[in-house]
Amino acid sequence: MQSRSPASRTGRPRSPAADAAILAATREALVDLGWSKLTLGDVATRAGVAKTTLYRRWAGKNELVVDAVAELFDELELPDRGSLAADIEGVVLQFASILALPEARSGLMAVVAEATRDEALRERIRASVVDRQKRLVLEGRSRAQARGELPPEPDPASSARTVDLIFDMVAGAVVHRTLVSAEPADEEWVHRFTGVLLRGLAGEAAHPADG
Amino acid sequence: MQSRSPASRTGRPRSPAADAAILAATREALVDLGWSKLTLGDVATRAGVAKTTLYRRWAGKNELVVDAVAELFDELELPDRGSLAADIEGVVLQFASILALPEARSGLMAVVAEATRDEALRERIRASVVDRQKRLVLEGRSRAQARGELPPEPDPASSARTVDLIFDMVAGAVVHRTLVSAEPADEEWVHRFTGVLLRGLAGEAAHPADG
Amino acid sequence: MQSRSPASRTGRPRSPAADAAILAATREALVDLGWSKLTLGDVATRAGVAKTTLYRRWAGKNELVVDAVAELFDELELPDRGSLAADIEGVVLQFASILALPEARSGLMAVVAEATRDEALRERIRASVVDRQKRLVLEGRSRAQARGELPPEPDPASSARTVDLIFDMVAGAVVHRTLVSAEPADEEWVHRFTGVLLRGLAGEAAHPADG
Amino acid sequence: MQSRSPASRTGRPRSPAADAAILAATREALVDLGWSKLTLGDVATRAGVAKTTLYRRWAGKNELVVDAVAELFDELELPDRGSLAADIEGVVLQFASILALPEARSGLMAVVAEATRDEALRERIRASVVDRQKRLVLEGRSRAQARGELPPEPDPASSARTVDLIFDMVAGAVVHRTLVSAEPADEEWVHRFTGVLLRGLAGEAAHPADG
DNA sequence: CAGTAAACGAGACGGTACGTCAAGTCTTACA
DNA sequence: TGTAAGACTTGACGTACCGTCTCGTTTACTG
Repeated sequence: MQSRSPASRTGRPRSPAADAAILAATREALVDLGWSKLTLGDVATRAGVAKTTLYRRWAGKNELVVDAVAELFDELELPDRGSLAADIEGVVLQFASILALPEARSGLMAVVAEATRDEALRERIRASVVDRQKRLVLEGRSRAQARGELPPEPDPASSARTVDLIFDMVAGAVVHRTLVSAEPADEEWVHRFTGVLLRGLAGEAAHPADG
Repeated sequence: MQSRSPASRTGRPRSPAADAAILAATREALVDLGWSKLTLGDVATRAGVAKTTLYRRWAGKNELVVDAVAELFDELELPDRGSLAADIEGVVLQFASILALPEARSGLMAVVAEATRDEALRERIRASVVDRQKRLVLEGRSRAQARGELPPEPDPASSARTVDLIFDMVAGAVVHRTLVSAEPADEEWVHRFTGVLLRGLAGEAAHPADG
Repeated sequence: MQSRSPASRTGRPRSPAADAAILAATREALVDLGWSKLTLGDVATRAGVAKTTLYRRWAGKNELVVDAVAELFDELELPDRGSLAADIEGVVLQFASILALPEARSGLMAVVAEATRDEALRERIRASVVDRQKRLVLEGRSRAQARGELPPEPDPASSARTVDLIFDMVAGAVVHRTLVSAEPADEEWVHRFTGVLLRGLAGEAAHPADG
Repeated sequence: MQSRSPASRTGRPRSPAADAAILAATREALVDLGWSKLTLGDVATRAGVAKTTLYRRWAGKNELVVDAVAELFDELELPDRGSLAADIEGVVLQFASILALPEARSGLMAVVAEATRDEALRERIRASVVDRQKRLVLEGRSRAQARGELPPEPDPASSARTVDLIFDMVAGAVVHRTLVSAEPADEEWVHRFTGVLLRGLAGEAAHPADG
C-alpha cells in the first residue's frame, strides 16, 4: 500500500499497528457516514492516530478507501462444488455478499467515479481489487478443463479477451443489480444469471466471432 | 425537476432560460472539473446566475447532477436494423457512446455512489435514468416478437424479472467495461457481448428455472 | 482599517458590529493569552464570528493586533496643567498608563518586532499609533509658545527633527522602563524623567548643533 | 546557558561544538527568516544537528534566541575618548550599530514581547543583555568622576536610580529610533541625543527631585 | 580493553493552528 | 416575488511546526 526505500534504516520506524487501525477505522466510518461525509480527520480520531500519521501513509481519501475496501475482497475464494456452474454460482454469491456490505457499497462506486479522472487511482483499483480477483476466473476455468467441462484454450490472446469479457459481465451485473437496481443478488437471481452467462459462453466457444 | 404550487401567481416569474443554462453549465463543469471538484458556486457563475437561484431549484449537487446527466440519455432510441441481435447491438453501442462522454463518466458513478445512502436520490436516478430506458428493452422485445424471433410472453411477472436481468447485464457490463476496465466498448466488444447475452437468453427461454 | 471600492453597492453589506466585536475580542485574548498564544480562530470564537469573516477584513494576526492596540491610544490627550513641564508629565503618565495595560504590553512590542521585517506593517504602525500621537508634542509646544515658555520655531526642518527626537526619547524611555526594566513608570519616575528631558531640551535650543 | 548536575560524569559528553553551531545557525536564521518564521527544526538543520540535540540544551525558541542575541552585545566596550560626552557618544554608537544588525532587530524585540508574559524569560534577558551592559554606565561615570567631570556619588540608592534612568533613556531612545521610527541612529542623531541627555542630567544633579 | 551510559542522527508520533475553500443561508438593492 | 451580489456560519481541507518518542549508532569515561 505504500513503500519506502529499503535503504531507510534510520529513524523511528512506522507503527505497523497504525496501518491496520486506520483501515479498520476507515471501514467503520464508511458504514456510519458513507463516502461523502467521511473525513480524514474523523478516521484519524477513530483510529486513535493523528491526522499527520494518516497523511504520511496515504495521499488522500481516494487511496485510503481503495485500500480499506480492497481488503474486503481478499477473502474471496473459489469453492469446489463439483461443477463449473456450481463453482461460479458460489463465487458470484460471495462477490454479491461483499457488495452487500455497507462499507463496500459506499466506498467502491465512489472511488470508481473518482477514477474516471485519475489514471493512477484507476490503476490502483485495478491492481488492488480487480486483477487480484481475476485469478478466480482462471482457476475456475482450469478446474473445469480438468473436469472435461471445457476444452483447453487454443489461443492465449483470445483467452485473455474472454476472461476480460467474463469479468466485465459478472462484476458489472452484480454491481448494477446491487447498487443501481438496489435489489439483492440472492441465490435465485444468481442462479438465473449464471445460467444465462454459461449458456452464452458455451455458444461463444462454437461461434467465436460470428454474427 | 421541481414544482411550485400552482397558486403562486404573483411576483416575478422564474426565468425559464435559467434551468437550461444551469444544466448546461453543470455538464460543462463536469467535463472540466469532474464530480468532486465541481462546485455549485462555479456552476452558478458559468450559468450567469446567482447561487440563490440555483438553490431555489435544486436541493444540492446530487440532484442537480442527476438531472444534468439524465438529459444525455434522452436521445437513446432503438434503431430498426432488421434483426433482434442487430437492434440490440445498435442500442448498446449508443449506450456505450454516452458513457464515453466525460460529463457522463464523471457524474454518473458518483451519484450512484451517493445513492447507496440516499433512498430519495436512488429513486430519482431510477426514475430519470434507468426506468426511462427500460422502454428500449420492451420495445426491442415486442419488435422481435412481431418478427417471430421471440415467442409471446406467457407470464407478466417472469417477464418483468427477465427485463430486469437483461438491464442489469447490459448496463452493468458496459459500465464496467468502460469505467473500471477503462477499455472502449467498441463494435467488436459489443458484438461478442451481445452474442453471449442473446445465446444465453435463448437458452433461458427453454430452461427458465432449471437447476 | 480596510476599505472596499466605493462602487460596490450590491450584495449584503459587511456587518459594522463585527469590526468592533473582533477588535474587542482581540484585546481580550491579548490579556488572557498574550501575543504568541493568541490564535485567530480563538479571536473569531470570542467575537462570535466565523474565521472567514475575520480573514475577509484583516490580512493576518499582525494587522489585526495593530488595529486593536491602536484604538487604545486614541484616548490620549494633552491636559492643560498650566506649564509645559506639568503638561508633559501629564501626557507621559497617560502614555505609561496605557503601556501598563496587559493588552498593550503583549501586543505592541510583538508587532514592532514583526515590523522589523515588514515595511507595510511598519507603516501601518506609524500611521495608526505613532504619528497619530505626534500631535500631542506639536500641541504642547505651541501651547508653551503661547505661554511664552518657548521661543517660536525658526526653522521648520530642524523643528521636525526636534519633534522626532522628543518622541523617540519619550516613547523609548517609557517603553523600556515598562517592558524591559519591568518597573512602573509612576509619578516619581515620570517627574525625574521629564525634568531631565526638559532641561536637556532647553539647552538644546541654545546649542542646536554644537560639537 | 544550561547546566547539568555535576554528578553526571558518565556517558558521552555533550559536543561543545554543537552549542556554537546552534547559536550561529540561530543568528543566521534570524537574518534570513526573522523571528516569526524561524523554526527550531530549521535551526537544527542549519547547525547540522538533530532537533533532539537542540531541545536537550534549550527549552524553546525564546531561550535560544535570547542566548543567540546576547552574544552580540558582549563585544560592547567603553572607549576612552577623553571626555564624558565623547565616551558616551562612542558607546551609544556601538549600541546603535548592534541594533542595526538584522539578527538583533528581528530577535530582540520579539523576546522582549514574549517576556511581558514570562517572568523567567524577562529575568534571562535582564541577566544576559541588560545588566551585562550596565557596567558601561558605571564605568563611564567613575571615569568621569576621576576626570573631575562629575562629583562623587553621595547616596548609593539614588545612584542606582540614576543609573536605571540613564539606561532606560539611552536604550529606549536608540531602540525606538531604530526599530519604530526606522531611522538610522547615526552620528548626527547620537550627538544631538547625547547633548540633550547630558545637559539634562547635569541639571538633575542640581535639582535631584524638585519640579 | 570491554562495558556502560549518555549523546547523537533520523524520523515517526500526537497535537494545534494555520489559511483556504465550499456548502448552504441570509441580507441588501433592484427589477 | 425573483434575482444578482456578496457577506455570513460552519466545518473540512491539507500543511507546517511543535515538542516528544523511539530507534540504531557513536563516543567517551570506568572498572
